[in-house]
Amino acid sequence: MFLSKSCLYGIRAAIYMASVEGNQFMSIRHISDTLDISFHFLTKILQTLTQDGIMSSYRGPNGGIMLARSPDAILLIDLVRSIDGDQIFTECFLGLPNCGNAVPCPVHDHWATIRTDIAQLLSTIKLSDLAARVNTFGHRLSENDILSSIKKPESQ
Amino acid sequence: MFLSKSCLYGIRAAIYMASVEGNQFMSIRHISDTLDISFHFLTKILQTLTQDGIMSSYRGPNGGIMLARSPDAILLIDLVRSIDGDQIFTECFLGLPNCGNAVPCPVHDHWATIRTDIAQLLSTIKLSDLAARVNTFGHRLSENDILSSIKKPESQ
DNA sequence: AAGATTTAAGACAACTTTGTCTGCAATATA
DNA sequence: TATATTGCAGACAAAGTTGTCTTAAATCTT
Repeated sequence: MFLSKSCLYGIRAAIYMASVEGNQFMSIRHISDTLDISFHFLTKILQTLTQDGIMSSYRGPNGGIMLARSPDAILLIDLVRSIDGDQIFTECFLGLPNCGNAVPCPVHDHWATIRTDIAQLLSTIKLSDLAARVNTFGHRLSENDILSSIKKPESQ
Repeated sequence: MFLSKSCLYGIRAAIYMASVEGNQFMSIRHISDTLDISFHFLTKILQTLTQDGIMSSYRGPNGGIMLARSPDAILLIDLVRSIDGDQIFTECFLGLPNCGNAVPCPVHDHWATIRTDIAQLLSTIKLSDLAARVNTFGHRLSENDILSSIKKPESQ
């Protein structure tokens, strides 16, 4: 698995939040129910995103969590970096420490290219793009396919 | 981490074996000592490669393990597929089951491209290529840098 | 045949990630 | 001020991965 489950959950939650019209506080419970993700686990992940300024939260009734800025201004790589760090964009393919241009492992050059491509790709994908695809094409965000079953109850 | 530690260890061991002149049985103990990998753990990993016909083993004194075919005929992707399976080459970026062309997740198309690139790359790299680089450039295979310190004791 | 060497196999421990539970802090509403 | 609702925080459990240890099986040497 390229990304940790924490990261996957965080991304899915962010896409869902961006896919809902009007950026308002939304309860984590609602998100975890909708996407079928453990509530407390998701809470911790969203805390990380909040601490990194990608989301903002508010306690109390009608509180919840919301995107701290426009989905246009949130890149997929921002979410990945916040949750999984940027190790995957820097570390050696063979997991060797201190692998770099000076003393590279045998796969170094090859992998560096791919790694850059991945970072490049994730840097071009905006949260708004992903959300738009969800809304337009009914893409799936949960294992239970709740979203698309809601949007397309007659299909399948 | 893109590949599991098991896979990293297996690849490093394979490269080392290919880098040594003459394809003879080599004891796992020697490999684990040289590359600073847990002996028993490495044994299990190499068992997998043996079961998949990539290596062959022989018990008893002067026994050990060797590449089952020429390093020319072993691709990096063979090692990865044997140890980590091909999930990483097929699974959804968001970890959703049943994600495919029919009902893709929002990242599906983008990731499919990268995934193919990675598989393509790993399919072009032969074990012999990697071993040649180790021998020619003194690339590192262990965290302790044993190989390059042996090959280049005066540098550093 | 006996003993040494080596891989094979499985039990088990340590560690990391993932998931659950409980209580606390902040906030709105009545 | 009391109560309900919500995120915050930490302890803890479950599961998966990684690493260790012991015994068995195969094989060579003597």
